[in-house]
Parts: sequence; structure tokens; C-alpha cells
Amino acid sequence: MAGPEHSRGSILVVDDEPTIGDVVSRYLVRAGYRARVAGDGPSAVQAALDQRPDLVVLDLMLPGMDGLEVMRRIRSAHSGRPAIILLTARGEESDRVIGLRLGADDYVVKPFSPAELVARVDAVLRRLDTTGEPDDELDFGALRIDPAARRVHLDDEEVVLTAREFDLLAFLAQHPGQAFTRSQLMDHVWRYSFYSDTSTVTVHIRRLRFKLEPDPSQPRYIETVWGVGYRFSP
Amino acid sequence: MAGPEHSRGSILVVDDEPTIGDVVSRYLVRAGYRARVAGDGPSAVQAALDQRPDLVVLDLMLPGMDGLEVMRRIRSAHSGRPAIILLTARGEESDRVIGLRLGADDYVVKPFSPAELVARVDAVLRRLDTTGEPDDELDFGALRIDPAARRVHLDDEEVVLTAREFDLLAFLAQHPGQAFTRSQLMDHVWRYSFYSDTSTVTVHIRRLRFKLEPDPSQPRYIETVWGVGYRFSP
DNA sequence: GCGCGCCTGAACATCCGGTGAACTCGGCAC
DNA sequence: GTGCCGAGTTCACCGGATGTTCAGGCGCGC
Repeated sequence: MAGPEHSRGSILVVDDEPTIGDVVSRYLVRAGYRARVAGDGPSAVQAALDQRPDLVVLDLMLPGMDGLEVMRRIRSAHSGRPAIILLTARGEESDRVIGLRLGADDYVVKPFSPAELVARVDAVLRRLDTTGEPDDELDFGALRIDPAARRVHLDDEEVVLTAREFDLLAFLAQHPGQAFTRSQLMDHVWRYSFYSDTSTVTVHIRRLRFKLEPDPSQPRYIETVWGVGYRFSP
Repeated sequence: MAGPEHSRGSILVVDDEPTIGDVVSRYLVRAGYRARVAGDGPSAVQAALDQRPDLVVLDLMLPGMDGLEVMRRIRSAHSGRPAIILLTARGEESDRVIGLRLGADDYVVKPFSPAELVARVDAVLRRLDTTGEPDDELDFGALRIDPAARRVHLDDEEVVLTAREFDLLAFLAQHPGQAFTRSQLMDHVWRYSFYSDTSTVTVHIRRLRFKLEPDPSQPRYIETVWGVGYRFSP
């Protein structure tokens, strides 16, 4: 789509080996992305917060901080945000599995070719389409949602939501009227590639209703779509 | 929650090594899918046409026909229908990249564990989810059907339908004027491979008519096609 | 007028979402 | 390090919503 001038998305590459980070980022730039490199865990977390990338390419073998730990921090800082592709060494089967459970969007086994990585990045971002939802404030009269500030107001009163609660509400509200299955919500809000149990969604919906709805047993904003899932009604 | 549902989808496994095909299909069946195995390219293409699987697990190394060629044929046969997961040997990296470019949904590198493959299958199918028609709103004047919201309006009045009722109506309306047998409706709406009794369809049609038709005994939208089944007339 | 197929009503079986509560895990204060 | 706390997850239970079955009667097409 957009030419090389207007970037296709911003990507953070985390690898302790400068050569790899360098080559990879160069390929990504050539493919039309904006790319940054971080060489260790702490600076990766920092960069993720500053830069707000759309995707992070993360080497699991990092000095100082475990790669999975980095991933968890990035995710928990802003629970839904960047997609993550893990780089794993051959045979780290357990790491792979753990990584995917923690919600990596994909992984690439080393050694890999830069072309393959780029293809993976393309695939993941294509699948997630929306290169990040817009951060415009959502105004539904009594209910106002500010994605940038991550605040919600109901009748000018602030409603304090947890990270997941906010992400869930924001996602639903960004697609008003559309019905989603619990699995879809898991995909978009939790970013889990593999889920065990969708009842987590149910519970979070309940808490949202408890905090938001005038009468939680008679929801006005978050409707149940029986046999399907939920729908936000403005 | 993911209990022993009806069937989660139909899968075609293509591998020239009987052992692999066998093990994989067994795991898939245990995970709740219907699975078929094909041992070579031509029969894979044939099976894909007959069976219309939701997903194809395709070994790239096939005797007789190149795996990528098989993939192309399957894809071109019916437009983009089945999702495709490629099995590739380590190091066949160019194939993998080409595969992804050609529109494979994922690939798994051999050797892989069956559990991992199943997880991948889950992920791909859930990601695509839609398992069906586009979400465009259907407008027939007084009757409007919104698949995304899963809502139906009749003369600007919302008609509340259950999940099955909605699916049935949406399917019929997506093929206006076309007559379907009860078995076909079972196939498409219920996704059963084997059904004992098609009278379920009859009952659901009745309820739909009751909710939709101005005069349910004189149906306007859902016509009976004697000796065949039903037809939606816009 | 006949027979098959469709409609009807209601009973029956099943599923699903809401709920409360327990449990895990990290973060934080001490 | 220890222990508390909050967020997130998991689980079992329950009641109502939903889906299925069935027998009888009616209507359609021949």
C-alpha cells in the first residue's frame, strides 16, 4: 500500500547481537517499516514504552533479563498493544510453547533468513490489520473513553478500570454494535494465540458491567448476544 | 468450555508418509476435528474439491507433484476457501517464504509435535473464524439483516432472533431465490456431518416465520419448495 | 381421494451465561 | 525475605434460554 515514504508500521527489534539487529532492521526498513533496535532487556522495555511500536521482534536469549520476562513487561505495561514475534534457537521447544502461551503472535526459529522474518512480520501485521486502533476519544454521551489517557468517565465521574478491563471496553467500543465471540475478544484484547478457557472473558465482562452499568443485571452498554458473545451498544 | 462439540471443522492432511498422516489425523480427531488423509498431490487436490475442508495441512515434499503446486491448485479451485498450513523441513526456507507469499496461513517446521500442530490449527481457524460469508449488511427494504451486529430489523423494528434462527435466516438471505434442502441447510448452518433428523430445520423455519412474516401461514420471505426445502425470496 | 410431506404444539433435553468464590502470581511495603 | 494486596484466571453450580424430538393433523400435488 503506502510507499516507502509513509511507513507501514513501526517495529522494535530486540537482539543482543548487533549484527543480527542491524541486518534485520535494514531488511525491515527496505520492506517499508520503521525499525529501531534495542540490545538488551531493560532498554527494550523502555523503547517499547517510548516508541509504542506496532510489533516487537524479540530474541529470547538476552543477557541480563530473560526474554520471556521482557515480553511480559512489554505486554503488561500496555496489555494489548504491540504484536510480538519471538526469535528462538533451535530446539528450545519448551520456550516456544511457553512463549506462545504467554501470547506471542508468532515465532521464528534461528537461524532464519531476513526474508523469512519480513514475511512473518507482514503476515502478523496483515492478520491484525488495524495498525493499532486510532487513539481518538470515544464519546457516547454519558460514557466517554479516552484511549490515549486510558481513562473512562461516566457522567463526568471517573471510572477506574484495570488494564484488561480497559482494553476490553475500548475494543468493544471501537466497534460499536458489532457482535464478537469470546474467542475473538481473546484474540484481539488478550492477543493469545492459544487460549485455554474463554470464561475469563465472561468474568471480565461481568466486572466491567459492575463498574459501568447503572443496573448490571440489565446491561445497557455491553449486551449479551446469546450463543455468540457480546456487543457494545452506544 | 471447548468440550466435545459437534465438529470443530473438517481438515485434510496431505503427507506421503502414512505414519505422519495417521498420527496427525488421529490427534486432530481427538481435538474434535474431522480429518481425512491424502497421500499424494493429485488425490489431495481431488479430496479438497470433494470434501471442501476448512483447512489443509500440506506437506511441501510430495512425490509426483510439487507441494506449492498443490497449494496453488487447491486455492484456485474454490476461491480462497480452505486455510492452509504448510509442513516444511528445516532449511527449506525459500519454500516457506514463497508459501507465505502465496497465501499459506501458517507453516510448521518438521520435526514438530502433534500437539503443536493442533495448536496451530486451532489458532488459524479461530483467527479466520468467519467461516463464511462476508459481513455486508443485507437490505431487502422492510427487512434488513446485519451479520456483523447479528441484528435483524423489520420496518425499523428490531426482531430478536436466537443464534440458530439468525444463522439460518442469514444463510438463506445470503443466497436469495435459491432453494435448499433441509440437509443442505443442516450442513451449512448447523455444520453437522451426519444428522439424524432434519425436522429440526422445519421447526426453526416455523419460528422464523412466526417472528418475521406478517402472516406466518402465508409466508412472504421464506417460501416452502414442495418436496425440496425452502427458499428465501427478497 | 390418496399419500406423502409440511405445519403445529408442546414436552423434553441440552446448552450457555451469570455468579460467587477460590486460587495463582507479581508487585510492593516493611 | 516475608507477607499482604490487587489483578487476572479458573472452577463448579444453577436457572433460564435455546435447541430437539415427537405425535397428530392438515394441505398440497397427483
